[in-house]
Amino acid sequence: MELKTYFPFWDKLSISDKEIMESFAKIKKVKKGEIIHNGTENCSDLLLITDGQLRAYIMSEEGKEITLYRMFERDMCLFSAACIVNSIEFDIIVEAALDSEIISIPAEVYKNIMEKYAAVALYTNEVMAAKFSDVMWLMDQVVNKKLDSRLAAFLIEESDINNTKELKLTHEKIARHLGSVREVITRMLKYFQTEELVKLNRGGIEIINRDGLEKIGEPSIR
Amino acid sequence: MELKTYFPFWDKLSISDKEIMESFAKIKKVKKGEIIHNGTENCSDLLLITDGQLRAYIMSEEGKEITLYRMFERDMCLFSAACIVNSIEFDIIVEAALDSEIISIPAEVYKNIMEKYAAVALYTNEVMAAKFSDVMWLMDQVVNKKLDSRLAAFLIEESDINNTKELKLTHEKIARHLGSVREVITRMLKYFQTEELVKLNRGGIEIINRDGLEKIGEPSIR
DNA sequence: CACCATATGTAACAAAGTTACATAAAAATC
DNA sequence: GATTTTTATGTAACTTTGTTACATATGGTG
Repeated sequence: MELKTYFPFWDKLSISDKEIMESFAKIKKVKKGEIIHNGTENCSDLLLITDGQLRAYIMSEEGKEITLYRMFERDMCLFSAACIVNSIEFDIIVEAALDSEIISIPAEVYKNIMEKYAAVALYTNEVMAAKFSDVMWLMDQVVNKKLDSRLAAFLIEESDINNTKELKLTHEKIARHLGSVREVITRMLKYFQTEELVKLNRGGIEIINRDGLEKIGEPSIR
Repeated sequence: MELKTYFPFWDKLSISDKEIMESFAKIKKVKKGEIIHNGTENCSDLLLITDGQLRAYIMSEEGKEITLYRMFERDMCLFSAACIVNSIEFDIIVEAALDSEIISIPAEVYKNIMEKYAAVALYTNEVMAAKFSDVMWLMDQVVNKKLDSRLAAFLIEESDINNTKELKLTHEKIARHLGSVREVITRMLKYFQTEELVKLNRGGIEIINRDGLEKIGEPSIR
């Protein structure tokens, strides 16, 4: 388990602190769909993603979701261990978007190290700021963009991530990503189909005209 | 200028670092409406609010705004000096919501200290996490709440902050806070008026039935 | 093949944003 | 003080998105 490849501050730790980190770090395998952290739980571990993909999202009282950001290989999942930083008072849910492999480190262990080394606190800072950045991007999208452009952008993103034009996604799942509802996504995808941008199948969407989607997804000023 | 009352880590700094901070810290007075930091600028100073109120918001290409959070006495404005933390790639605008007095410290000075002391990095962490928390609350509001309840909650908040039932706010300003548009706010306030929750005057809103607004603003499950 | 869970389709209506003006009150200017 | 200008508010028609309430379709399983 190569912790040093995940932690840029690794070289600054003392031998004993390295040993502590290594002794507490555990490799876990999680199945697609598994909930890794549920906001209401007090505090879980700090996670390093070695393979797969995690999705962080929030859920309303009525069960409506919106994806905040996704985490891929080499990323650090900070808010599964929100207790590392106080003054956080919101519930983020983290699930495995694919079968994934992660390294988990008890929050307390990481916290102790962080309180000892400025470099570790600074790195934690950077990770948090990056997530903040993602959420701010989302805020701009939600407040200022129309749903058709968000949907088009999402389809393209999904296509790029999985390197395929045949997306295995239900309308329901897309709605959950975008903070919308199934009926609206169905309606909009139908429209995309009449425009020959996509072809719809049960449980899947085929991108036919990527350029057309990009035009909708990245409008200069509409 | 009592920096130590603003920085919980003050006692941990060396004498010389304290002197550096104090020598670079400057008191500034800013007028209501003044833009203190515009996202596009590279990096300004770190700010401590000694009196008044600052507002952080984002603006779309078309000029539509939404307030992210507000900062009051004793608060620290981190993102006016976003360069302190790398990996931030979004533009926050900070303006004085009231005539205010602030202490400004050059970002570079603070950054140097932060890189030296874990306690300073941790505190910066806490401040950022608190802002993140605010933005996450807003995200939930924007995605999951109806505008009438957000408007009602905003009127109450505003009333509490200024300790008056006579709010000096135009429909336009309210819309900018909530990320909506003037026409919609006008429409909704008119409705509130027919329900005898508020009384509308040019440039002002008088809260008549606070309990009624609270009922709209804090619905259990709608 | 029948049954069932999941996925999709659709229509009518409600909520919020957009466009495009009209009107009204205050402030500035003459 | 009357006139012009600026700022604030009012409103209607229309679009987009969300809600409610079903209907229909598809693929897997016994």
